[in-house]
This record gives sequence, structure tokens and C-alpha cells, in this order.
Amino acid sequence: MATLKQVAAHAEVSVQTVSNALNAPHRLRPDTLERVNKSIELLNYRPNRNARSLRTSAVELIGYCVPNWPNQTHLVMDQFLHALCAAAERTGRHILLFTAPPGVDGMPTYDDLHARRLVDGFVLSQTETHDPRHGWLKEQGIPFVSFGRVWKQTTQPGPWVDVDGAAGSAMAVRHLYETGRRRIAFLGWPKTSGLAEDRAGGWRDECKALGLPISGLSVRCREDSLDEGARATAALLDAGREIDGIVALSDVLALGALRELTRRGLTAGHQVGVTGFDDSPLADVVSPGLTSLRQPMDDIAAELITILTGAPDGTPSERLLQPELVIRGSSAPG
Amino acid sequence: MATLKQVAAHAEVSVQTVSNALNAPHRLRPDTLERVNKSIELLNYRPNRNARSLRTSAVELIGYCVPNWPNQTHLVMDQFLHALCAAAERTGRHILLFTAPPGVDGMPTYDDLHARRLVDGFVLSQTETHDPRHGWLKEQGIPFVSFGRVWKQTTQPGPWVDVDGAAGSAMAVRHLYETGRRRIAFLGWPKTSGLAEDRAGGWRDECKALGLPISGLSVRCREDSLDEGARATAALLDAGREIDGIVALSDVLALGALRELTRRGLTAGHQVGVTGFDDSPLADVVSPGLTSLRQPMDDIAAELITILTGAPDGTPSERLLQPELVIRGSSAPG
DNA sequence: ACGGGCGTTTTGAACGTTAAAAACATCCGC
DNA sequence: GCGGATGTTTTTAACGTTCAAAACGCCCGT
Repeated sequence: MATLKQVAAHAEVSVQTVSNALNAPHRLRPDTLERVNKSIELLNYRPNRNARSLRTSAVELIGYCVPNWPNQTHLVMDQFLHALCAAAERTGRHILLFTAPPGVDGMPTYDDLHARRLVDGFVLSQTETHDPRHGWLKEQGIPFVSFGRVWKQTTQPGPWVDVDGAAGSAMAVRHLYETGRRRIAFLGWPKTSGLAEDRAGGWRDECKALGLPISGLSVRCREDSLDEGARATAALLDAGREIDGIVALSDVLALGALRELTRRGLTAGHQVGVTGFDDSPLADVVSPGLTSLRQPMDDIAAELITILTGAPDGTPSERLLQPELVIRGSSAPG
Repeated sequence: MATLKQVAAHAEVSVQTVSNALNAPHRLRPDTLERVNKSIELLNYRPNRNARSLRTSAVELIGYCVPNWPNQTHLVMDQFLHALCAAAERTGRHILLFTAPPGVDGMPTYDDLHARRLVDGFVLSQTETHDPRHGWLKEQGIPFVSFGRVWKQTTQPGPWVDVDGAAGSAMAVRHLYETGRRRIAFLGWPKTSGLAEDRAGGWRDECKALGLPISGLSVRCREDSLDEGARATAALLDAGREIDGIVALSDVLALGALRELTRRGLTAGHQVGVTGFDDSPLADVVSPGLTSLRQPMDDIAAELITILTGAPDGTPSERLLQPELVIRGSSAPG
């Protein structure tokens, strides 16, 4: 494997000149640059990243903790990871995966990776209510950026990128309204989840703004499963709420709703319009397809990387992105 | 950030002694070792991985290309990644993610990562028929191990770990047989996929071994979707095949089968037992739960890492692991 | 008392790169 | 023809670690 030294010998220049040819080509006289580049190419030289990192103390690696506890967002994790990788690579960086215990127990792992210079900083996701990681990292002065706000906190402990769940729900409500629905229910989770409250709030506010009823139309499911979605839908129908639209907080709940509607002989997309959240692979695999709110993964990833690698000074950056309503059969005009 | 030098000064020994305290503690006199360790702890010293890698030319990082083209295995990718990470960490290594164009176009990326010493080697997955990556890497002398055999090849071009799809199908058939089924159909993919042939072969052979009929009971679906699974099931039922069991090549196809059965008023798990493949999150989310063949991700990951980091000599290692039948409601005794 | 052997510690050099400063070359104005 | 400005290249040193060899200290046998 060729080194700078060998290239330098071959091009009959000093080592530093070759280094400059790569890092500051404008400093070289054109003919020297060309000669050096020829040697680089001929010897198939590639800079040794370890030596470079040692010298510059920047590894160009970003740590990401691969989550292991069950969570609906896993269904779109591959999309997220791909987008994150691609965004990192556009800046010459890469993603380093690691595992860590949840919550504050995982902090030594983060600390270690940073102290040993395996990573420059971290991208956090799967943010939880009162997540302790952000404050801890900030305290240690370790660079990070969060995908997802830390809920139930007055000020965000660091830079973040998130998707506007309230706006998403509102978009879903408006879409159902525009396709003729007037009694739109909401399938959510318990109040403990900030994300759930965010999305529920969007449904409530938009319904109010459009003059639609909300009383008795919001159901909290105990868990994120098809069965719970179906059960909640059944409850709404049995209570005689006369619903013609359902905004569900997740694709899984939405699929449960679809199943219950189908079971009762109600054509989803005709009698009752249904929307989900996150545009997971499930949404596209069922029939009729599930209308869902897609998270703009490429934009999210790009913003995360920009914030993390851009401004190292203390100014926390915050970006709230809009989801995109992907319309499929489940919300066809009734 | 403390360095060896500072620790050495604090403990009043030479730099090399501190290095030995970490890498070869048996060489130190017990009292020196203790003194050095105290200093290490006090100064909160962590070895700089870049400096170490530069010296030893081993980065302890394993490259994994995060796939972006649509594929059913994405549903279990988070499980795989978590297992792979954990296994790597058990040997002090980590996973570096990257993106690359599919097929041979991606090889420069692999080459580059290795040449710049960002990774020691690669774990390949999403192996395709006649996958060119394995041969190329072998030729370049770049260490790798494959999750998944390269199909339609007489000899495997390198070490691999795989799950025995034929045995999996056979397990499913036997399970359905033991719960009373006698006419068991197979839902597969086109012949071009080695994986599909492997799984289909297991169904065929086990049916023959048990004296069950196979003629007209195998359907090839055009794509891996719920609709195709449902369509294939409908076709089988309409043709009067009198089936009472379905072994599907994927969870998605199996869910399609379940949907069609339910639509026709046939209780899945009673009249017709259904099994899927891969034990994706979908299997657990539907009701009745889908009986499915789980890939032993932890074992797979452990084997991959062992093979990749264990024997650097030319002897290719090969490991065929058995899937595990996870029994749920969809195959309850009829 | 002296050399050999062994266990422990130190010295010197190297891994491949870049930052900073120094050296060299060239051109210009006066 | 000399000082200065500008442009290009080289020299020196350093990043933090580990390897190989040398040095040191000690015990032992003769």
C-alpha cells in the first residue's frame, strides 16, 4: 500500500507537497500538481485515514446507537439509516454503529467512544420523554444532534431536527375533510408520550378550525398493535359515533382500523377514510394502500449532518420539518 | 484528554510501561501495575484508537453496506444490525455503515474503504444470485464474510453463514402435518431466486417424505406483496385443491394468505394452517399471530464475526444454521 | 568476585499524516 | 542591483501509540 513518502519519491517532490496536492492543490504550481497527481494515480495511493485522524484529531465518524427495545419506528429504521449514511458520506463522513443500554446507563458507552476517538459526535434518535442523554452529552461537551425533540422539557438541551406531528395530523384531517369527511376520529396512545400528544393536538386543533366535532372521537390505545387499532375502531363504531374518517397515530393502528372496517363490510376508502403515520413498508403492502404521513428522511438526515458538522459553536440549531401526505386507497373520496 | 505520556509522568514510569500495563499486564511487577492502574483511573485515561490503529494497522472496524433497494429482508434488518453490532462489540470491534451502488459498480467503494484503512473487512448481506462482490473481494485479498450463500455457483467464493431454508420449510411442513394437515400448499417466488428454490425444495422433499401430495400445490407469486399472497391463495382455493395448510416463502405472502382465508370466512389456524418466513415484526402484530421461521440472528451475527476476525488464513469457513419455528395462532391445530 | 540468566523497565524508532515555519525562487519597482 | 512582495517548495516537529532492542537490577552458581 503506497504512502505519501513513496508518492513523493516517485514525483520527486517532498512529502508535504504531495499532502498539499491533496488538501490544498491551489498552493502548487500547475505543472507540479499534475506531476504529483500522475504519481498518485500511478501508485494508486489512498491516504491513510488513521494517520490523518491522529494528526488532525478528527475521525470523520458519527456514532449512532442502534436501538433494541421495541418501537414502531423500527419499521422505517432502514430508511433512516440509509438516508443518514448517504448524508454523512456527502461530507466525507461515515456512520459508526454501536449498542448501549437505554437511558443514563448507556452514557459511559457514549463517553468511551468519544474519549477513545472512535467518533467525533453522535446522532441520537428514539428520543424519549425526559431523555437523559441530551443533557449529559451537553454537559460533557460532546457534540451531538437529536432526531426528535425531548418532550416535557421547557428548553431543548441541544440541537435537534424533528417532524411536525401536529402539522401532520392537521394535514390528514384536512385531506379527509376535502374528500368529504365530517366526523373524523383519532386513534392515539396514552398521554405519557410527547409524540402522541403532539399528533393528537394537531387533529384536535384542525378539527376545531374546520368546525368538526371532536367530542368522544379520540381513543387512546394501550399499545401499538393491529388488535388495539381494531378494538378502538370497533369501540367507536359500536358507540354509534357515525365516524367517516380515522386519523391514526401510527400505520399499525391504522391497519388495525382497516381490518375492523373490512370485517364489518365497510369499504375503507369509501365509507370511512383512514390515514396512518410514518409511511412504513406496511402502508404500501396492504390493499387498499394506506394513506400515510411520510417522514422526509433525506431532509431529516441532511439537516442532522449539517447541524452536527456545521457549527461547533454554542448556538443550538433547531429544525422542524413537515411530513408529506402520501395518498393511497384508504382515503379515496367516499 | 490524558495521554500515555501524562499517565507515565504521573505514575513515574516510562510511556512504554503504561502501554504494557494495558496490553501485557503480566510483564509488570504487581506493585508497578497497581500504581500505573491508579494513575490511569485517576487521570481517566482512554487510549487513542487512531494512534493505536496507525501503529498496529488494524482499525477494529467492520464495514457493512446498508442496502437501499427494496427487499423483504428489510423487515428484520434492525434485528440483524443489532445482533451484528453486539457481536462485534464482544470482540472490541464496531460496525461502520456505508452505502454503495449494487453489484460490481459498488466495488470501488469497498476498495476505497479498505485502502484508506477505514475498515479491516466487510460483512456482506443481501447476497444475490451470481453476486459479483464476493469474487471481487477475494481477488483483492480483502477480508469478508457473507451472510447468505451465492446461489447458482458451484463453489462458494469465500466464507459464509446462512440459514437452512430447505430445513425451515421442512420444519413448517412437519409442524402442519403434526397438527393434522394433509394437503399443504407452497407460496413461492419465481425460479430465478436461489433462496426461493431452497425453501421450495424443503417443502417438496418433506411432503414427499411424509407421503403428502405436491402436484398443483405450489404457486409462484410475481412479487412479495400481500396482494400476491392473497391472489395465490384464492387461486388455490378456486381450483378446488382442498388445501388445509400453506407454507409461504415470506411473512408478507403468508399475511396475504391469511387475509384471503379470512375474507372467505375460513378461520386461519383452524381450517387452514399458515406459516411464514423470517418472523418479521408483522408476524407478531396480526391476529391470529403468524407462525413463522425465525432466523437465529444472534447466532448468525456471532458466527459472522468469528469467521471474519478469527482465521485470517485461506481456509474458507462455512456455517449453515437452523431456523427456529415460532408457533402462533395461524397454525393452531385444526 | 564474576558472568549468566531472568524478570522488569526504559530507550529509540517507527506508523503516515499535517501544521507551522523556514527556505527558496521569481518578479517588480525604483 | 537591491529591498520587498508574492508564490512555491522544503524542513522540522508533532499527533499518541506500539515494537524491538537495549539496559537495568537482582539472584544464583561456581
